Amino acid sequence: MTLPLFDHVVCLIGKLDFHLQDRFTELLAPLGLHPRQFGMLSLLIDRDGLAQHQLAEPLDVHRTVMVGLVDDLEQRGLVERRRHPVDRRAHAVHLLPAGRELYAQAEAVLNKFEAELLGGLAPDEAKVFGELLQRVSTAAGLRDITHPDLQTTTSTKEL
Amino acid sequence: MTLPLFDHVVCLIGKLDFHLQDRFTELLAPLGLHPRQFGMLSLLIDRDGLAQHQLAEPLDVHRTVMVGLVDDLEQRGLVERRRHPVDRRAHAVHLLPAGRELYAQAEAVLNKFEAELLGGLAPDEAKVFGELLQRVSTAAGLRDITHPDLQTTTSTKEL
DNA sequence: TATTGTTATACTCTATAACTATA
DNA sequence: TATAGTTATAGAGTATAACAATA
Repeated sequence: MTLPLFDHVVCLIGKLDFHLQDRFTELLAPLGLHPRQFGMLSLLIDRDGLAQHQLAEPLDVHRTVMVGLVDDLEQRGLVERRRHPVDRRAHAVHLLPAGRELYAQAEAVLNKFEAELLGGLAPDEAKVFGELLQRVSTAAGLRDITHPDLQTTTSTKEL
Repeated sequence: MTLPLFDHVVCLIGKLDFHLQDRFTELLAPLGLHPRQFGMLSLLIDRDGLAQHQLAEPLDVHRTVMVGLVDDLEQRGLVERRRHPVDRRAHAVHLLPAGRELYAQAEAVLNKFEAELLGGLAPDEAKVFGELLQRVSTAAGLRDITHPDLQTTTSTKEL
């Protein structure tokens, strides 16, 4: 009794993602975080001091939007803008201790959410699911989802 | 070298869907269709004469938005509003021949797109991928993605 | 000449409320 | 009293252009 509409993987993913983002937004709200800000903190955890445009790109937001996202987190003492070591036009965004702490809380929330989501799958099925998603993402042209500065950079030029 | 951000299934699906919807929108544009209108035609192909609110729900749009979507397709001679057989408040939306024809074209475009997308997977992997997506969707509370009128209806009451 | 961050403006999209005709 | 469709209005979100500083 499945709707033919959802025989299409694209539609199925669309519907699922719509719901997931909705739910994720609700779960993050008590922490005062938007999903994009979670993504931002996550990027910084992995590589502190990225410039705003380096954060904007993987998050699929325009640089004009990034300004407000950073403003918000900075005013709350979660991140800090510092002088960029090699490009004086850019602002290096650095995590502050409160930011790391809040991220840990947010990630715990997300982990619990994902555990529920994948709870119906056997452990190896969940693993396969993740791997297939990765492979399809690559096939879709999502550049292997690697660091911006690991893609084209040769040395410290873009860092 | 994967970003930790995308170790999270929710983020991975979000990123993938963002790109997929973008691409799908581009592919449909030459046909003058928005993804939602494609979804609408798809629902009608399967069950002609649904009321506007029955189309709105599975497409995750508000009934005020549905008005414009139907208006557009009706003005182009793709669908038609008729009197609803059992509820005089409602409008039954019916496909016209041109609508069926355009849908066939759109579905061909989507099929090609999906073939490319899943081209890197072996046939059985693609099948598993679809099944896992379905199961996760169900776990996420997406009500098995069945027809609105097959969920709670007992007879012709809501038809 | 191009790019980073910033601001302001315009545009799109969506959510809300209100109305009518029905149920 | 509640619901289907419609409309109008307001709010959120986004895109565009322009600017100063720097590459």
